Amino acid sequence: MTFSSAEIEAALRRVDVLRHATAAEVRALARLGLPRAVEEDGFFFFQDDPAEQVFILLQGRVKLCQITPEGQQVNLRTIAPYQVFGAVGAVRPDATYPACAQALEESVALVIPSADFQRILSANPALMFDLMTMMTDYIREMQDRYREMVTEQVEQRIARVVVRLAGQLGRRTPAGIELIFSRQDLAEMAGTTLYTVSRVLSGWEKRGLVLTGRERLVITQPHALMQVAEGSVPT
Amino acid sequence: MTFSSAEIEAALRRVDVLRHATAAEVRALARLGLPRAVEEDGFFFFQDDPAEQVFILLQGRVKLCQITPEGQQVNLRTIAPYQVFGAVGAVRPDATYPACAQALEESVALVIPSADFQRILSANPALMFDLMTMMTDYIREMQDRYREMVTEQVEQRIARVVVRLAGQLGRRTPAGIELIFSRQDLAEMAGTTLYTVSRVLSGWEKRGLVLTGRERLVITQPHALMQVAEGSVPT
DNA sequence: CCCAATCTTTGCGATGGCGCAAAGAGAAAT
DNA sequence: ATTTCTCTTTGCGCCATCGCAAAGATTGGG
Repeated sequence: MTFSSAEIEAALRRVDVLRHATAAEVRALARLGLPRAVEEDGFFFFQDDPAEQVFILLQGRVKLCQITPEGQQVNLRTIAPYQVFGAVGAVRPDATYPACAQALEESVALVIPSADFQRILSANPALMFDLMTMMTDYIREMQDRYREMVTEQVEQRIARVVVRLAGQLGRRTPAGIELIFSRQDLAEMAGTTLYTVSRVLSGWEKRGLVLTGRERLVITQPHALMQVAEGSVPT
Repeated sequence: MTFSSAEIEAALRRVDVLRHATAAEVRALARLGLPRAVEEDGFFFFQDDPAEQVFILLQGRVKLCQITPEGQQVNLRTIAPYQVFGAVGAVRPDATYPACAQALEESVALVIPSADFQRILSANPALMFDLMTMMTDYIREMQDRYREMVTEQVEQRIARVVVRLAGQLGRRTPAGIELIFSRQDLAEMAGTTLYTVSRVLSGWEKRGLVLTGRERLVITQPHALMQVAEGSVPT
């Protein structure tokens, strides 16, 4: 799939971080950016690469993850269309990416040179505040997830992951909210193993909270699942 | 202890986030800020309070922590003198603090109204970049700690906490690097229990890596401890 | 100087979650 | 339609860590 400059501009207007960007700034970004397509499991960038570009997802789903020296993978965040990622380069020219960005499905992102993005930022304080708002939101999310990891049991953590994903990426269907993720993906997000995720989902299915399938999960009782996420349901 | 305005200005010059602040800006901040002293275990602010002020620690040690509904405490970060905390208010006027700030010992912080801080920020893009740098550094640290929490065993996590603290707050003594923290404090930072911390420290003491005491830890073999933190030592 | 309060240590039993292994199920390719 | 590949399920044994309980150590106050 290719994108015309009109389509790119339209997409940029849906980006939260650019809420206060002027028409001229949006046009400039659209002109400076280059769409890049990446197939499933491909990477936009790797951890510790020099952060020379800022990315705005136009299409698809991308996960930000870290890989430990032992090869274990930890998911930090899932990016949906119209979200900015890899923005660290816009802040410090010499920075490296703290995580890698891997496509969960065929995806397209607008790639903007960090220096250009930084120049546009510098000229408009409102944009910088928007970017800082994004950062503080993310800090808050990371802190919450850290606390959850420390204090909560696996079932609750998996429930939180599922509820969070449902809000961001869920597709409404007659049967409920559908999510397309493998057990492995969910495990990496909840900080557990695919075995445990499988067991927990089986339990939920028996209790009628969800329907499961290969790389698929349909939440039929969202409210009940949220109670599990909040810990108000004895396991 | 009280602070003269000359002392406050001198302190502000040592603040990383204000590296690019002009003399006039430093003076303005010193004038707008009010030092507030808090005794041990007292709070500068609580989680979910409206973030009406930005804090700069002048003296002491402060922990940022979250408290779960069940009363369990999780430490997110320890603040050393000349560090900014509670800065979220400067970004969004309507924000609330995502954590509480509790003094680990008698501490003094300069308290600056968020709106004033924000006004000074807006006028100087270089300052905003410094603040964003602080945020991206913190995001990186949180991500690392999250990954460690997910993938590493307790002993390794405790070692990381101790090594990190040694760098930030350690005092050099003839015997080694001294840290003043209770087992409970360390447990909250490593995401474990005081019992486990106690057992691990005893083990290290037997191996000659550290000396322990009541609310005290002296690292006699920093290099060996760093190896434990890196996982290169079989437990 | 002693007592009370606080912090630390350690034995012991309990258990939540891990991870192998092998079988089952679904999707895609030939 | 059959094969092949990938993803999922589940039984089973294991063990790292938890958390109580009780004793020991250290500090500060009166």
